[in-house]
Amino acid sequence: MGTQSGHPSARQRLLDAADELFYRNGIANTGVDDVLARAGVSVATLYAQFSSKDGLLQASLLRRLDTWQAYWDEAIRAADSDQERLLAVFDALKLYREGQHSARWCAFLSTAVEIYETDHPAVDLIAADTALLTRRLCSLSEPIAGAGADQLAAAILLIYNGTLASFLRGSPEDPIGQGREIATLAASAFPTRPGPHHSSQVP
Amino acid sequence: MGTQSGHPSARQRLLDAADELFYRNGIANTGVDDVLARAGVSVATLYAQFSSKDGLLQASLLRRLDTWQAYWDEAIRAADSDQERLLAVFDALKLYREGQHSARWCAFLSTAVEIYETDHPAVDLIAADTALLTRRLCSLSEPIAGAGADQLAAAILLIYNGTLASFLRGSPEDPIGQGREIATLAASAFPTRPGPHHSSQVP
DNA sequence: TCCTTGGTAGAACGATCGTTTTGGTAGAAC
DNA sequence: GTTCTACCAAAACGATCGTTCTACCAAGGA
Repeated sequence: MGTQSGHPSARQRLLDAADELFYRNGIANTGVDDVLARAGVSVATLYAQFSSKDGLLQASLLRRLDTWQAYWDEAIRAADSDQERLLAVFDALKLYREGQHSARWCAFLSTAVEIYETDHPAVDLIAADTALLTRRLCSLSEPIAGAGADQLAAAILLIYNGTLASFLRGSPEDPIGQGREIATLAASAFPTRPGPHHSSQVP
Repeated sequence: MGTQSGHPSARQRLLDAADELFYRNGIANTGVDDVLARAGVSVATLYAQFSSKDGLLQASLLRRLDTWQAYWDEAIRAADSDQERLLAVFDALKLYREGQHSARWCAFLSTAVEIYETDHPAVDLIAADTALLTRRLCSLSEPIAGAGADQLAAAILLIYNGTLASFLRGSPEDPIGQGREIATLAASAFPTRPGPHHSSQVP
């Protein structure tokens, strides 16, 4: 299974092309031929790797979820206080966008716009992204807000959603810096919980 | 020109149907036939009223912009302090959604997802919505934050975007109440500007 | 050498899309 | 009574969509 060849495999290029086109121009507006042209891959290869266009979308979202989680892991690890760990979600977003990853705003929310109340497998991945956010933010809020952790996590999630949507709107400027500032304000509104409770493990 | 007949005209029903389908299931995923079926209108009538599907979308967004502005006007009028007037954008959103207006999250941001870097006339309406928000929030922030009005307005806009995107994500719960609380916190972080400067006119 | 793997090019499929056209109907205006 | 307006039903248009199929090619391992 030597998939790490000199240049990216057809599968990788298909995922890259899907990443770039689906979440920038819309999924329904992106034809299979557009993906093929950008990836430089033939039709038969696409349907050999993925069973359908929806399968490609599903694989693309799955890869993005993994990648995003890894970035978030790293940002949490780099933080050096409870508050910094909670705010690390904004640092992770910054690093993610600085990477080569094409991201207009958010792949999952973008997909959620086009797929709604269907049995599409992508809805599970959107839910998984939201579950990851909720679970981690609650866990990271606990050392700060204690019993009010759920409330603080909800506030951070809304601000995080606002950062993403601000990229989509194009306003205000610097949504990450702006969001991080507001999140800092929200975190400081909760009573600081002192104590040696230092959960270093990533939730 | 007796358009105010007993039951809504075909044009109104087309706009209502477009409102309900475009921003819930996506524009590209909504066929013209779907709109026609829901409106109970024939194809010929649609193309007599609007030149194309894009024309219908344009008209729908224009109506939404007007309606939304009227709701916001009313909410600002009902507020009785500078801070309440700034936060009235959340009250307006609450009233708008409580009305019969179908709204999954935001028609303009939803359209922005599907239409990007094109010469589609809808992009101007999306920009108009953002311009309205920016202009008003800056104006309403001025009595509170003075020279820092632009900063406060940017924060409120990000939180407002977060409220909308939270509806799309389905989390956190009660995005309007949550957003309003965070916005209150952001407003109180600015030095209160006392003084008789009471601009009662809507910007 | 043979055969599998992973790929390409290109035509063709049925379905669906936005749009146009044809022909007809009910009611108000003059 | 005729004309005009607003509307409907249904067929048809070319284009594009996602998907499948046929045929061929190059490299690697046994």
